[in-house]
Amino acid sequence: MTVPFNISHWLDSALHDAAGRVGITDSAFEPEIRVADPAHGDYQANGALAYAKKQKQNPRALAQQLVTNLSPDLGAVFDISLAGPGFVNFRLKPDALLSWLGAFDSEEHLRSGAANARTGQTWVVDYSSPNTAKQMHVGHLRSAVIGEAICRLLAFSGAKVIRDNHIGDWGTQFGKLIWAYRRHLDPVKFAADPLEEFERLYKVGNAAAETDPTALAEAQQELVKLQSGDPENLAIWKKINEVSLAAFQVIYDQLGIKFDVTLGESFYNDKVERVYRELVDCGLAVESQGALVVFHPEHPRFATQPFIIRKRDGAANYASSDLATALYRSEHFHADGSAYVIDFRQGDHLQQLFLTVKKWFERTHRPQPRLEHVDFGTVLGENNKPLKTKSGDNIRLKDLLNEARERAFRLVTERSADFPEAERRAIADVVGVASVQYADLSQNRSTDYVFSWDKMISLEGNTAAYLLYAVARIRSIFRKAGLDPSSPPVAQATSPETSAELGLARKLVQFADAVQLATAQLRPHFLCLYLFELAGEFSTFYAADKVIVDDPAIRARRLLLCHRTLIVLETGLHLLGLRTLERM
RNA sequence: GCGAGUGUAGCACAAUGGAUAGUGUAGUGGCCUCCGAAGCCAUUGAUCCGGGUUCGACUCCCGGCACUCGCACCA
Repeated sequence: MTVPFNISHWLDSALHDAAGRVGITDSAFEPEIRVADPAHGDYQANGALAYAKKQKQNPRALAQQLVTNLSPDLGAVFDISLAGPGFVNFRLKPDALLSWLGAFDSEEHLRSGAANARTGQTWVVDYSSPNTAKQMHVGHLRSAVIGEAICRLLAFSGAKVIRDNHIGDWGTQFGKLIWAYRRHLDPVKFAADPLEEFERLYKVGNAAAETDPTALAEAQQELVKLQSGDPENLAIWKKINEVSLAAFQVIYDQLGIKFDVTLGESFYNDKVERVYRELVDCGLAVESQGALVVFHPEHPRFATQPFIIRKRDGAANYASSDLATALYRSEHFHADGSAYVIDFRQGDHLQQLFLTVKKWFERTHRPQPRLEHVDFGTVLGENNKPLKTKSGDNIRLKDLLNEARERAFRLVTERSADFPEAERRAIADVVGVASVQYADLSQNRSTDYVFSWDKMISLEGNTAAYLLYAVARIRSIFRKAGLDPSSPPVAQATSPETSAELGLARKLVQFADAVQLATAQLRPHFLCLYLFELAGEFSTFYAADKVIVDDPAIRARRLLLCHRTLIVLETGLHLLGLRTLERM
């Protein structure tokens, strides 16, 4: 008996075949394969209901016909039953579960089932994208964490992924910053923490420009000098960016992020003229109140709400550079698509951008890229307002991660006092950062969420620690039994029997569905939910059935379950961007 | 004003139009002589309001209410 990796896909085509045999040839029939409530089965096909309705047939009779016309090999794999008005339920037989578990024994094999619509395509993922001269703060967390998970999911399903950090390294703020740098630099502070000093200077420059017209004029002069290539100002600007990127990298290292390219606004500085020209030439851009703008007459709002692509003073803005970026990705990377992992508040801007690119590329006969706004909500404090420090400042990402690691260290020390301190530190670094990542990834990105130290680091419930703990327990079993988890002795394994074994085996088989759902919608929380449920099934199994027993067949089949749980959990956690542990 | 998003137990979150709306936390009651109790088992508790479509609605449509956000040159 062979059971394919992706059982939903298999059932989908089997139902289509059966439909063909009963004379349904139109595309209106859709099997609607779903992972089922365990009370009903492992998978269900709901499609008979909708189709029978359309054709004014009896749904239950149609479902029965489909079942009788299913390929006979399905009968060897599933217990198939009809229920209610026409649900078809499929429950995997224990032998089929064993066959699946036997076949898919490595991350590489798990990957084989992850193909989807984006397989083989090139995708640019635009994420993190902080402004230089400022520290990253909590507002930058989601883009970085979600963006990285999305990159990994896309790569896992066979897409070529280009990770692009579209930093804000050019703009009017540099006039004020350079102004302040020339007059108020504190060399001692600069030596201690250069980025911190730049951030202070930025505030000094801003405040001066607001209150002192002379300072404002001088700052504008500094900006003009920078833009016209003044060597001194260019050197200062370069220094600012170097310092900033070095500080960002410290954060990225902790989050497991490594960009392929860092192409910020300055990179597109000399590429916007062409955009203006093309957009004017193809009749999209018009002058309005002195600025160059794009209207979309067919759109209820954007008919009158302009997309400003060049300011009245002739300077570029983020719309200009975003347009130049879209062109560059198309021409240079030959990207089939771009995913913009950006705050939901920029929804209007991105809609206007996408509409403009669509028309622009249409009129210039370029291939149409798929542009997706992977939006996300705000991180709120417990007062349901955007998360801030007590003094009202943004919480720095650096401080947030340090705090997470500190809290994790206290907990590790409490639970595993006998571990050497260096190991407790190393464990806490993984647990602390993973907790932050998982807290973010485990909920639907589209909504705001409330940040709570206690819930995140409590290490109980649906947290990273629960998942890491399951991994550590499995590794511990192998360690105690003196076995190598990379080559478990499972040749004699028999089919799962106890309810805990069956529950765990069934959950393992559903990995393909979880990855598929998360990747199709670019929503990592579907994978988190699955991994949490898998870890739950494992914990139930662990409490109910002892693995290291004398009976060789029972022992082998339980080791098989442990090993497969281990590879699925680790593969899934790594897909989310988290690190895993031997023990904790 | 126009537009977008969100309203699910005390709190925080799930639910790709499907079957009895799931989970965590907090509460209550159990489980360590037994591979790690950061765990397991049991239990209390919810779809903003009013219509509609559907065999079936948290989900789709219409009308309210509440909150958040965006709307001419900051990104």
